[in-house]
Amino acid sequence: MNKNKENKPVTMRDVAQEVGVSVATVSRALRNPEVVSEALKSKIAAAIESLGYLPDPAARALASTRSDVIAVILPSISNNVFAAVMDGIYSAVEGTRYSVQLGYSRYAPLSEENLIRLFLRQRPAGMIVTGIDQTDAAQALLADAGCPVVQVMETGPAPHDLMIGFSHYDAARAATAHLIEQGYRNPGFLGARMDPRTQRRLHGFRDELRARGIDEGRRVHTTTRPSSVTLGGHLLAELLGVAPETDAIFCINDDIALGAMFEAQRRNLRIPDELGICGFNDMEMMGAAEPPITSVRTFRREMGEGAVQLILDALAGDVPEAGKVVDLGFQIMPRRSTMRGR
Amino acid sequence: MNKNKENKPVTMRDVAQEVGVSVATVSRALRNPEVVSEALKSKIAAAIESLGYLPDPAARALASTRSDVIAVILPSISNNVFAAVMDGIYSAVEGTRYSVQLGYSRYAPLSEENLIRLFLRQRPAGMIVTGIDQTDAAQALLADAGCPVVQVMETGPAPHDLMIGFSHYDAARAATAHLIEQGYRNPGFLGARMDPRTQRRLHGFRDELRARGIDEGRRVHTTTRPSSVTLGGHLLAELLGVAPETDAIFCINDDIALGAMFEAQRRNLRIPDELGICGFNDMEMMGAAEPPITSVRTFRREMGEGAVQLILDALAGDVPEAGKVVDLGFQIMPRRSTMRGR
DNA sequence: TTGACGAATGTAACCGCTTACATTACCCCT
DNA sequence: AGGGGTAATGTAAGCGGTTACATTCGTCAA
Repeated sequence: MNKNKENKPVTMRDVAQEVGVSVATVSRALRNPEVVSEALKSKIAAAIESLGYLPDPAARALASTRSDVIAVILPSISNNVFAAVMDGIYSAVEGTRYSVQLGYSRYAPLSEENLIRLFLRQRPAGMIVTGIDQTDAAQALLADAGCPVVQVMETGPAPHDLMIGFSHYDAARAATAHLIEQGYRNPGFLGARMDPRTQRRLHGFRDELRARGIDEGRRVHTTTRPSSVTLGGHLLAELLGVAPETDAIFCINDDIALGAMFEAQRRNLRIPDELGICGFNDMEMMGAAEPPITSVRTFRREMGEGAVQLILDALAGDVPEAGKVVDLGFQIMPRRSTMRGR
Repeated sequence: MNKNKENKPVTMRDVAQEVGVSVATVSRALRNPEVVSEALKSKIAAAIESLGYLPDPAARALASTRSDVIAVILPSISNNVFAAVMDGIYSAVEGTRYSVQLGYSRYAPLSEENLIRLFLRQRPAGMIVTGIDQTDAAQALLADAGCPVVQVMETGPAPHDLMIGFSHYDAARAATAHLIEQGYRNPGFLGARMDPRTQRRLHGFRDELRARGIDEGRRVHTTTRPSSVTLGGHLLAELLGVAPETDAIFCINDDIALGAMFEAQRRNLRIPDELGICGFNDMEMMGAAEPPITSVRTFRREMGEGAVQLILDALAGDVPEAGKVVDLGFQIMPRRSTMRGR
């Protein structure tokens, strides 16, 4: 029953009439309960319940020049990594009065900028953007967004406002170190998409090799094509073509790693003895594969939840904790695919 | 430059003043271009451009009692299947004046009902819901939603309004038939989650066996747990425990199939000779696996795109095509994992 | 010439809610 | 008893658009 006789939605006025008070009082009962008497509050609550009143978000946003939406901009939908972040975001928002407005930039900074501009028109309660590689114009927009802004998926020295993520560079170095410590002497790199985040991982890979005095040779193989399991197989095949000495691969993500593993099996390469494989993100399948595949665990769901929490805190917070950076870290998950022993 | 001197957003009034016309004219230039003179239209467009005006969606929604959002309710984020549908939805919406409002029901009909109620408050331009298993209350809500409603992921005899999908029952029967035609005599069924859609697939599996005079024995193994690759392995292990005669499995989705494949490899079962494996949905990895895994291809992206298109058409359409059902069908993708030959 | 008419634009009410400010009703003090 | 507070509620002005209706103006037929 959220329509009245004329089949029009129940408005706040209907509730006010039912109780015999002014709309202002009903509005206050909802937004500022502490200034309304207990007696009225319970009558109003009862009327809301019996009439099935639900506030009109547009009217609320217009009148208060502030909407209850948290705007989220991610690069991609189909990428599981972001799905997990979304999952965290949604579950953190659930039960609060906020809702999520989602936009996809398709990895295009310009389209991200437009989305930011568009979303800002809604005067969102908060904003979550991916990474730190916004255009200058986008940076400027975020700078006076008028709401808490969280950058997710990375950590860095100069957050706009809030930030939660981990260091792709450090994670890649750690993974590379793991390979080397397992005795692999000629590790290669398989990269796809190669957006700024992936670039930082490549950077970490290279620096770690350099630090250990290992020449990367021709073993860094990347493409700008979007990643897929199939692509992982192709990349490995190509890499082995130009650099047959490769004895291990650090893959930019788990799809690539899985595809590379299948390709290795097709070639009857023994994993981990002849080829070590390490993925990135540690999706659920990595531990279930045969052999189980080493990966770098990242806390994607937690990133989403944490981002929302940062916004909620900033919104509630008497002390706005601007400039806060949360480093969720990462965790190398060593599995059979790199367990060569020495 | 979408803020004026006082750092307030540029409103329609600013545009009107710039051009020297009333706000009404600006509004009409945007909503009803055909009633405004060419001269004014171009001056208004220029002013909008130079001022960087962007309409306030809340004000628009409030005044027109109609918002430009298409509300979408899906059961889950993390499930790749729905990510693909979303992908289609977003890409079809891109470039139109509509935006997407997304909600997740977590497979809970009650929470779906609440979402529908909530979203309807926004007077959406259209609504996309998953499947046909809404609660009675939800059905009632949809019945007078006041906007086009599309049910996706299924086909069925009695759509609410619009519908686009395929028959899970038919697809499962076809997959089962494929297994039998490949010479498997004791096919089993591995199911997870077991929501209504999955139930219909199980139904198809059973009916096909019955039609062929094959006893299912104890080879139907299901759980309500959410599916995962790991679970696929467990399910196969359990199934083989109670029904060692199983020579093929029809898996409720590709994750389960992949997990089962890994488990089979762990047990040194020869695929496809000793065990045939068929998945469902035909995600990208299936063709890349080693061996490649047979699956039932479904048109998920197309479902999302099609759903939006149906709404757009209904919105534009002078002739509302209510009751339209689009069957996108499915396609068996036979691969090595079931190629036993005779 | 004049009045009817249609096209183009303006006027103003309204969408449903928020909120600054005004009002009312007590309560407590002096 | 009268005055100053304070807490609770009402009044009304927006928020930024949309749209029914009014107005203006040029065109054209009688």
